[in-house]
Amino acid sequence: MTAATREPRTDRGRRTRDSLISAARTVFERQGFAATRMGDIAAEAGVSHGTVYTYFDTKEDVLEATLQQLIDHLLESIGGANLTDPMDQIANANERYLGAFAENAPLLRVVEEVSVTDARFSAILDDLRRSHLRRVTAQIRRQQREGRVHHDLDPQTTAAALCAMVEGFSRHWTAFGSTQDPNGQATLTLLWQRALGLTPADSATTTPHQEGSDGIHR
Amino acid sequence: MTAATREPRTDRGRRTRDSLISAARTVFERQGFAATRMGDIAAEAGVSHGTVYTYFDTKEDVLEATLQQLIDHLLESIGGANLTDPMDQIANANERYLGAFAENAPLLRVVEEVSVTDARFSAILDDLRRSHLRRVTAQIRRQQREGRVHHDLDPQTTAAALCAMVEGFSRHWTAFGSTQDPNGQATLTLLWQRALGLTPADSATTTPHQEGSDGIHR
Amino acid sequence: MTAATREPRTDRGRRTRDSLISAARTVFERQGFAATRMGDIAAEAGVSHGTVYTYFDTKEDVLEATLQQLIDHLLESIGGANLTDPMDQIANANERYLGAFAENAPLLRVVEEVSVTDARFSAILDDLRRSHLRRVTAQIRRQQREGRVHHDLDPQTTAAALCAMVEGFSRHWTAFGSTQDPNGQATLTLLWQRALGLTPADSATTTPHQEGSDGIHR
Amino acid sequence: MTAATREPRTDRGRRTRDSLISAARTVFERQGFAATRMGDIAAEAGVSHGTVYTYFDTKEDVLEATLQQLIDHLLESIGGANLTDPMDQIANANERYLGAFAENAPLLRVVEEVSVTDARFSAILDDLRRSHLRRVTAQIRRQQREGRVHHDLDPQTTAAALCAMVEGFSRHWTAFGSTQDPNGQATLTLLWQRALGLTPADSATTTPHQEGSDGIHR
DNA sequence: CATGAATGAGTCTTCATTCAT
DNA sequence: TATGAATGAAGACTCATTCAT
Repeated sequence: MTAATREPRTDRGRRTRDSLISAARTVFERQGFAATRMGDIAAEAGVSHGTVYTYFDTKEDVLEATLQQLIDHLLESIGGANLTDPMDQIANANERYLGAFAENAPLLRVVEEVSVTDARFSAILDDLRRSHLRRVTAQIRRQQREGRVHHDLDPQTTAAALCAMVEGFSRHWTAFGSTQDPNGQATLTLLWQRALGLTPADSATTTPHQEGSDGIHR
Repeated sequence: MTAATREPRTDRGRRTRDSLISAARTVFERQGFAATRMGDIAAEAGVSHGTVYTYFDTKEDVLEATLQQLIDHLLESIGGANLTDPMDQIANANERYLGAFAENAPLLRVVEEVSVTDARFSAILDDLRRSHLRRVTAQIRRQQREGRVHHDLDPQTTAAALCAMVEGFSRHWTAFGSTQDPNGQATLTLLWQRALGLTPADSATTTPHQEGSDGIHR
Repeated sequence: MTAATREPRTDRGRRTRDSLISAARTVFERQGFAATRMGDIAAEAGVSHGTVYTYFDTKEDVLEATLQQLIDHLLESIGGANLTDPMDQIANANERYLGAFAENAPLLRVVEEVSVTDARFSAILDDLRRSHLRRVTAQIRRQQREGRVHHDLDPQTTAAALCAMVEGFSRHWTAFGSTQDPNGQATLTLLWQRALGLTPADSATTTPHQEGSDGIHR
Repeated sequence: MTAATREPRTDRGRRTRDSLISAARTVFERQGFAATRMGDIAAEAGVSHGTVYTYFDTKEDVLEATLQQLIDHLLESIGGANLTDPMDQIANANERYLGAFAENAPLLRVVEEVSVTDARFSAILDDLRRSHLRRVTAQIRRQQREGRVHHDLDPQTTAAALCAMVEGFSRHWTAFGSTQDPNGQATLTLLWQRALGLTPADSATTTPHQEGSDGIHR
């Protein structure tokens, strides 16, 4: 979109471009950005070396197009998340995030590889995080106003921390749990709720954590 | 562990090698790994091009030596953390971590840049995380046994999530807060404690979160 | 056998590759292997530096391709040699050998230069010699059976010595004779025949060397 | 001698220089010239890198000194050869040559490696061969005058061929025979004598090859 | 559009040689 | 003399990008 990309004019062209992006993702995830040669992408897509340049001006542009597609999917899968909703919606949101991030973590790592050197990509990642951060911050603020979240938490810092938790967990720690801890998502949700002191919507007027169902001392 | 590195045999050599590592850190943090040329490191250290190769075989080896030094410092600053101790020690531990990570985040990002392509570095980072994870997991388990942490939390998953929170926060979100949110550390500690349901040592027999002092509705 | 070489897919490519091999031979013969830079070959072929790497991975591979072509020609020019035939065929064989070797001696010297360090090339040269040795050994054995060659000569050792004589003569000594001794070939043939005690086919049943026509005391 | 070599002034110096030459020979024979680094020689001699330059100006000079030592030994072992003497002295000469060459072949190959590029060494080898050639030529001429060698052989060409036979045999073919054919020397001598038509000293007036003792048809 | 050959700037890396101690 | 650190010229090789067909 932003990238210097030549849009295909024929159907055959569109097909070629799509398979290039798909191939690029495969190769980037396998080899990282630096170790990927344009020829690798072409080979993976089954086209000639020079064909890549029919659609993309630089290797960075290929990555950007690939990333753009990822982001489209990402926003789509997360977009539905109704962050306005009460407590049990956190579970839903986290589930989506975890799924989406886990699925895309490999390519995102590649983008981070490049973003160390290339400001273009660090900006994209920043935007992504920032917009998410903004929404989570707003949600926390609202919940504080509704008296369902601790007031002594700075909304933005808290949002940053919780977002970091979910993103970071999906990136690294997932791999450590014995074959993808199936409780990962549930645990994250629990931690998120308890960290905020979040209470169910109907008990909004009650002090949080009064319930004995928190598993301590049974 | 010790990279393919030629140890200096004289004092002059040691000095040169040290200044190379120091220069390397500066340049790597400024330019990232891919964009750094061996000549840049040499220039920054004020030595000739070939001198770098007197002590290091490859650019990767330079990074590894630089990383090794970082890790030594890191373990040192964190090593003192007495994770066995009660609730208010979490604050201490987080403070250290946040400080240490924030300080080293730039170089660590560079290491992650490389680790996408180079298994040697992903292994080092994995080890680092794993050993930290192990300690935090053990701590949580102990606290659960002492009845001061929710029993429904899987220790390892929880540890992974909290570690991710601290690491991730120090890496990215820090940059977002206006000039390093001074409450960052305090907030992280609060979140950590509440997420676990952690109670003060002396109230171990009490159900956590009974106190009204958590800032909600006063 | 076929070196790590990328085969051209178009005619233009084939032409370029051929001219590279031809240029390589020229340059190798002029400068030797060590003193030849890839750029020299490219310049001689009138192409750019990197073009060499379109067809060859390393400088060694260029030499191997060049050598392969030499060997093909060599076997071709020698292939016709009917080593089964009687005495006067030795002359024919030697003539061919001498011609072929003299023509290719410069490049072969280069190959020997490299083969001191690179086992790949010493193997090729060994094979070449071995296969020649095998044929000459078989010929001598046959001639012994036919009673036309001294029986007290070990066939293999004898073959090795005579091959060495021809090869070595064509390599070094040629240069010593005033402008390529025109009698070189005739002399070699004489020596070869007399060393074996070889008799003409029709006098096979006669003891060799009975004829007074050998130029001694007339 | 001719080489730019700094003669040692102390005993310790002489010892160091000698061990350097000895080490150089070992390493050159193992790795060839191009693949040998000055450091390898130093390491093999157990001295420091820079020490080599106390005695030699360049790597070529090291080789030349090594070669000089070889030549001294070579001439010594061959020097005694009395080429003036009759037929059975050929055996003696060949024996010496074969022994001397076989023993020194590895280093000589290295010298040939360099001589492709470096005229200094090709001149040395040429001189070596030329002086040998001169003596053999003179011997053959004398023997022709004495009527003990075929008159139809050009002395110089013949000498070149026979020298090539001995040198080449000792270089390559030796390796092919099953563990150094013990008859190699005897066979070479036979071939040499018969090729020339050489007759025993006392039968100088007789036509050569009249004897039935040549193993053919018994 | 697709192809694949050609280009050449860019770097790493080597190592003979020099030099301060 | 010996040491080992420093130098820097030299060259192989890579690969993104261009271009003729």
